[in-house]
Amino acid sequence: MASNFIGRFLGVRRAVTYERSPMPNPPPPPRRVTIPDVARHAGVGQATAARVLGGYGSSSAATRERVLAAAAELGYSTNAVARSMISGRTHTLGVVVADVENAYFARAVRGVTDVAAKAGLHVVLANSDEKGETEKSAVQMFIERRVDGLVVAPAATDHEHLDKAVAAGIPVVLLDRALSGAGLDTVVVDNRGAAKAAVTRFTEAGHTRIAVVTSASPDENATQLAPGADIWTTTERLTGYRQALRAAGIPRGAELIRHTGYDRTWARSAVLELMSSPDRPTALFTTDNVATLGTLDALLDLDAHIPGDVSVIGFDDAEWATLVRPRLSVVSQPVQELGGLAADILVRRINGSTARPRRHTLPTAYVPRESTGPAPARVRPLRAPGE
Amino acid sequence: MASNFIGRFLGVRRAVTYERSPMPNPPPPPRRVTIPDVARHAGVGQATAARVLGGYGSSSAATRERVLAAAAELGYSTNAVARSMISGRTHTLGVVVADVENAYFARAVRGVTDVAAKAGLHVVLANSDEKGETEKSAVQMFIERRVDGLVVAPAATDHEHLDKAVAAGIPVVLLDRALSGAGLDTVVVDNRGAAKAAVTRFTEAGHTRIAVVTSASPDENATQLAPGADIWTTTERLTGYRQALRAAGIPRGAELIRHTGYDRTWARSAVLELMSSPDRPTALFTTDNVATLGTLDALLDLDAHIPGDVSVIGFDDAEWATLVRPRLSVVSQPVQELGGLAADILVRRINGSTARPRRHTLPTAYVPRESTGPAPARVRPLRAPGE
DNA sequence: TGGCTCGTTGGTAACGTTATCAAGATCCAC
DNA sequence: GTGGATCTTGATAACGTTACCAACGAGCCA
Repeated sequence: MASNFIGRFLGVRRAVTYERSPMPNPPPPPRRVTIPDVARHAGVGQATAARVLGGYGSSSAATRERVLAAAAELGYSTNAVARSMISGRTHTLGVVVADVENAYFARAVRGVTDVAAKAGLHVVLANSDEKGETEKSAVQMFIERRVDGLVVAPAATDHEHLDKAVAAGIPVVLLDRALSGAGLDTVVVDNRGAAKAAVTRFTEAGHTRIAVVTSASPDENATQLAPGADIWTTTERLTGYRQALRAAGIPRGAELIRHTGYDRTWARSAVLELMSSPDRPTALFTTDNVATLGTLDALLDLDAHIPGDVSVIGFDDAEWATLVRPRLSVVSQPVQELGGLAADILVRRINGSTARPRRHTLPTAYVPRESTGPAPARVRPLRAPGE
Repeated sequence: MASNFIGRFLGVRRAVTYERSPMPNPPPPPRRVTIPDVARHAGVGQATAARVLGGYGSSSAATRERVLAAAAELGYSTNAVARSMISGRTHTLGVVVADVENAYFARAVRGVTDVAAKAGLHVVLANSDEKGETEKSAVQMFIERRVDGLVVAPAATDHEHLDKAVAAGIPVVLLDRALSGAGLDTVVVDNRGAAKAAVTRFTEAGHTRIAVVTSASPDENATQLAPGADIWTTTERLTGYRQALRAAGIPRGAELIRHTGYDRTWARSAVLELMSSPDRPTALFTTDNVATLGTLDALLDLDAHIPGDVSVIGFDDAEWATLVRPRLSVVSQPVQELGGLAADILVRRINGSTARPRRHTLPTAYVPRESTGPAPARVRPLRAPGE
């Protein structure tokens, strides 16, 4: 029991699992050229060759040339693993996002890699699929691999695993989502303010039935609607939504919130259900990519007229937002910059910065396009989809 | 001169560059718990502790428990770098794509990571931005880091750098694009056949002015139109296009091909120019994501009626293809499977497979939607965009 | 010319694992 | 009760770098 727990804690069981390959015949690893080989071939001492090849210490021009020639002749290539072992630096950043396939995270990852590459760092990618357990095991792996820094868009609601990383001397930056009490550098946008501003456009246009469609952490047992989202970003955006309603004097009972799973079709179902009500909403605010996609699926299925029947504002500007008709009004956020800043903070910490961890909030912008309009005088019932 | 060249060849100059950090004060690396520490604390020999922690060899239950308890107490965590050094395996795959931000590559990367994760492999990501030089330096880095395998969507037209990887014992799989004479495993779709099939829809519908919009390798000097694309995929799709034209008896002189750069706005300009001609095309085939986006931008700007004025077929099904009106007809390809298969092949090779490298061709499917129709009887001139 | 500094050089000890091997303990069948 | 096989155990040698240090020669100033 105890040993089982401990074993898992240490990652030992997993190590066993993947350390032993299932196939019987590991191919003979080709003997690689090492520094001693080069040194011998160049007729110099090992340490001298190492200095030339490693680009440190001093060496005469003549020696340098001899060593480099020998290296080229033998086809020498640095072994970064050995170098990492002694230097303690792997020149690697670990990145954990929910899903690279999601355009939001793809852009963020791009931002991270760009800045990282400039600093000579590589990026290892892990997808958590919004599952806390997956994230934790990924972080544990990254610790074992001694990455120099970690960018995490947390799906887990606690931060024990991240604390472990910090304790191991690995700086951690939270991306897109904050984690209360974690004391970590965090790069986010003002989700609450942005959501409030967006929803306020609705209230100002006379809308009173305003719904929010949001993706949440998937729950294993959930079939259609996942339970309350603990993801900070979602919570913040919902808070902004509530603030906007309150400011407009819309009663608390009129809140219309749909938590859907991390799947476009779930959001579609939720909106279909939402719009079938006699006093259906006349305005829809979607808090993420996936929710926006599913929402538009549903509205198109319903032949809803936008913004005649419903106004729509999406969070995050997508590449297709100007391709749909009407063009989608959105809250745009500097996603790539978010990732870039995260990487930048890491680089600074790796280089020794001990500045107090803080939250960096990047600005968002409401981009009005054509999917928003005044509340309709009369709410037209929408026909159920053919299916 | 010579030493300069050699130095770069060996990656030594770069190593120097990023090995020395620009900041003055590297923070004191926290002393980490190692196997000898655990062994001492548990009162067993070092080798014994190593066996328990590493999950190999044999050990009694009592010993195991003692060691694991000591490890947990001390907060021991495996050093994967040291393990890699002696085992020669890093349990890492290197992936080079043009740009993760591109939905196509994002999906492919997802496919790779999923399969890799299942095999206990991590994925290091590099973007080439379609630049051969960037790709080469990334590959060189991956060799130095001793990745266990390499997935490359080649932008470079030669394969010297990839040969070097293979010579170093690193299996390489080409993704999305083939490279003639490289003798490498390759995972692609039947680009030629798919393009031919798509364009044939046009010819069968009576179209004779059929244009192709394609993204190409960016050229440093190019401002608007980049020169001939050497990317295999593009070439193949163009060949398919030509075959379809020939089969329909459309004269060779009627070919309408626009190579645009790797940027949505370039494709837009190209299409704007294309459509301003008096005998403008009545059908447009776009060979990739970016080209499709820019093409639709242009057509929307022109207020072109699809498919009344122009029919459109795009290569690769995008998440928004059913959101635009009319819904976009596309050639869909199993992108994630492409990546997954690439990773799968690597896993097999890492486990010792010495099967002859071959090309794996995955099927595509033409998905008819609403953006295609019969050739218009009369070609209506399109109004120039307001701007 | 003596003494001193500085650039260059090479031997050797890390780094933290896994691999090898010999020795002792245990167990079983005969 | 004994021979042989099997299980445990720990000392020690890898792996391929970089770090450290002592030794050597050249150059310079007094």
